[in-house]
Amino acid sequence: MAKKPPARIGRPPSSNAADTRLRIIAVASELFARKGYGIVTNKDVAEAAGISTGALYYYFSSKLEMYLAVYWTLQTMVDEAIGEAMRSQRTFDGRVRAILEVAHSLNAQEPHIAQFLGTARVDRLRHPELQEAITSPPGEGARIMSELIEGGIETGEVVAARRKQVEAVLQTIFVGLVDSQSDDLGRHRQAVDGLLALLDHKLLLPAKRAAK
Amino acid sequence: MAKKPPARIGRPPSSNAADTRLRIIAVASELFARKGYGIVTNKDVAEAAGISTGALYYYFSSKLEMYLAVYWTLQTMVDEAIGEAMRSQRTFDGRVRAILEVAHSLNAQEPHIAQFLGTARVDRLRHPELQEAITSPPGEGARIMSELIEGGIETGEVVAARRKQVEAVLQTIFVGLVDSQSDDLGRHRQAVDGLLALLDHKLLLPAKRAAK
Amino acid sequence: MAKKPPARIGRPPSSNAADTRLRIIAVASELFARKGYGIVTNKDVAEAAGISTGALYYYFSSKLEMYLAVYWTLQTMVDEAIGEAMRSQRTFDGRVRAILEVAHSLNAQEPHIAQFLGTARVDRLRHPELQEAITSPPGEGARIMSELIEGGIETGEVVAARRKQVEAVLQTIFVGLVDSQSDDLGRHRQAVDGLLALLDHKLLLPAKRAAK
Amino acid sequence: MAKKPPARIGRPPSSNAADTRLRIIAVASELFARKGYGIVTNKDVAEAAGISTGALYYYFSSKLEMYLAVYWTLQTMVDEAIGEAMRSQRTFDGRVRAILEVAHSLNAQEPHIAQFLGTARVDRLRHPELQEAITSPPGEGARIMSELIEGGIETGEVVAARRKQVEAVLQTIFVGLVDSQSDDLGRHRQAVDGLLALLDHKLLLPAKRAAK
DNA sequence: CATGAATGAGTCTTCATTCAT
DNA sequence: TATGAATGAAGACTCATTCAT
Repeated sequence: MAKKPPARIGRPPSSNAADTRLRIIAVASELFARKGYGIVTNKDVAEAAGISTGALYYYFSSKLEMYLAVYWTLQTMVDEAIGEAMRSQRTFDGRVRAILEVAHSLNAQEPHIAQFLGTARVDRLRHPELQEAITSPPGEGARIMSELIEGGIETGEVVAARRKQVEAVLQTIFVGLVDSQSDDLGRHRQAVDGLLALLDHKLLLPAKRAAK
Repeated sequence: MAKKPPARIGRPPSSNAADTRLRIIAVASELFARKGYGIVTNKDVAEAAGISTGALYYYFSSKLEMYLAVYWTLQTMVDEAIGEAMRSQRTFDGRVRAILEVAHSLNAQEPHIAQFLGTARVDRLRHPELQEAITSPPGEGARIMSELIEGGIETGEVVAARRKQVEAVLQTIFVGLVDSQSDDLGRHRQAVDGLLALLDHKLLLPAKRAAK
Repeated sequence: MAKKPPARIGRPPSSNAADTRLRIIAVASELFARKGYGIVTNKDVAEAAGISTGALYYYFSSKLEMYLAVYWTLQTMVDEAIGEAMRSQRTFDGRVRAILEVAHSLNAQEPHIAQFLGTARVDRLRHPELQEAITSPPGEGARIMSELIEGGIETGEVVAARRKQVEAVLQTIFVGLVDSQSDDLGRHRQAVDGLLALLDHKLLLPAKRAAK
Repeated sequence: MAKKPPARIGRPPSSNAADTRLRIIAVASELFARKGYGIVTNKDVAEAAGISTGALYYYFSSKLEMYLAVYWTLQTMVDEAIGEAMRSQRTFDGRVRAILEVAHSLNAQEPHIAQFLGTARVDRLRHPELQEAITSPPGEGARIMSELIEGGIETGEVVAARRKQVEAVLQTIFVGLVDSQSDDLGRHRQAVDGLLALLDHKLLLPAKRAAK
């Protein structure tokens, strides 16, 4: 009596635990993105995943754990995409443009990712449990930001004295993009194009003459 | 360890409806700003205002009504402040700068106003009841935005063809400021200064030379 | 300084305590008749009477007391009307007819009286407090019923052995009239006429022939 | 004095949904019969059924749904019993007698059924929610009534011109029986026997002579 | 692995009642 | 006399969580 049948080579039968876990994360990410942590119920997630609420507890020890699993999954994806965008360029200007583009194309491909991360920032502020669980959520984000700015100082695009200003402006822009534009792809494109034009000094022109 | 003495029932001495109503709105605005509509309980508000939950219903017919009272109070303040900032200037550039400054000084004086309006946008998406109740908030905001942009077109600062881009960028910036910087006045100042510098083409410089 | 101005002769100014009390009883009787003790709130009564809820407590020490005041007022009116109807006749048959007629005309003049007494019977069963407070609610009713039946025995219309049956039938009919017909005067008339015809053996005839 | 041990959470051993649902309906029907919709609380029902209030919502989506489940269960039983009684007879007289008998034996077997349906009529008037939810209850009742009367016209027992009177009298009697006698089986029997005697012209006799 | 049946704490809301004015 | 401002207990309902099966 073999204790365990020797694991078959190749893909295991489709409805195993790992698949179910992924399915839960997938549906949960959309629900959390749309509604936020507090409003989505376990029942919502379970129904969308085609299982019972009880079964959720086989995969996650609590609603919080489920949320965290979604959070890290998406945050990692985004961090990787942005990191890659950064590494593809050498100048601050190029990097910012690349990040804006990658933000847009992520938004086009998986609209709920940006929405989720947008609401996650809010949910963290609202639910102390989340705040505690997601320590240094900037974690990776902060690393990327500092790499971007230090690089800009090296290339002379960022004046060291304005470092803090640049950081605050970038944060403002990235957060603003996610929060105000990620639910409409067309508007998101306009915003990205506008920001690129702003960097090129083409978005706004000097006034023709003083108004009366 | 004196537990707070169980407040006597009946009308408390020297109480005044108008005062109490204002007190409720004041504490509720802070709580809603920090926690959002769904998470703040009537009990939270009542305790912060020093009354019982039942008494809330003497002033507002439901939690929703209470929220709306807070919403319109703050929204009106902000609309007025921004409208005034706009009317103080004639150029697009001047107006944007004035709005950024007024945003900062509002934030300095009443930190939770911006926070509240930021979370209100999220809460509207999450709670259909709020969505239904708040129909005109684009109302005033949209009016201001369109006045700003049309003015910019008249002065030649905004190219008509880029109207949508400008609008999207402004939205991004204003939302980003509220959402990402309004909880820290210092960072908020950095962001505003950075944005002003950006408008002056002083925030970012051309790269000295291509990085390796 | 006269302690009390000597009571003026004649009707006192219209809005004094006694008037208010009567007004409360009047509006309360209609509300209780339509909705029942449990559903009518003090606020309902106060608003209908044009005063505040607090003021009710000047006239009645509790909702229960107010209800009882209404109850005894109406019950007395009805008992007197029925008693008079009884005394106007000597035979059982005549008395029953007279009672049916007086029931109908009361219903025509003051529709909510019957409704109130109908719901009062139900409310007594539902609210132990009422049950306790209204001891022997048959009180007068039982006296009338026994007088009616004993009279019937004397005149030979009621066989003593069927005394209980007669009593149960009369109860059934009076309660049924109040409960099932008092909200529609036309139907109430039909029921009264039908019952009178039944007493005359005119309502129902023998079957022409056995149905197939 | 053992306080009942705080029931453990989680699924209790040997529990069965169908059983629990029936148990809830059984205890709820008695409570509603005695106290009415507005006064019976979920807690009352839950305690009587030996579960928590939350568990009620596993079976019924609201208190109203629970009430309706009870209502239709009992109403169906009664309609079937009365329909059967009707079909067992051909004459109007026979049918009325059969219905009176079946009413009595139902009352003997399940005393709270009649009480429930009696209070249901009142509750419908008092709670608009019930009124809306229960549209067809006249439905079956009205069908039976009209079948009874049309049959009586065919057999010649009911004069067509008195149709409305007959209907009103029958309603009065049936409602009166339920409302005034169903809480005491002995009195109920007296009433039924009295009504049967009334149909036989045996209940009341002519007066021997005019009273003084 | 998964469901089904349950708990209990917590939410919004209502209402009789109270008491300073 | 009357109002206005408040309490607090209770009610319907929701939901994360638990556990027998």
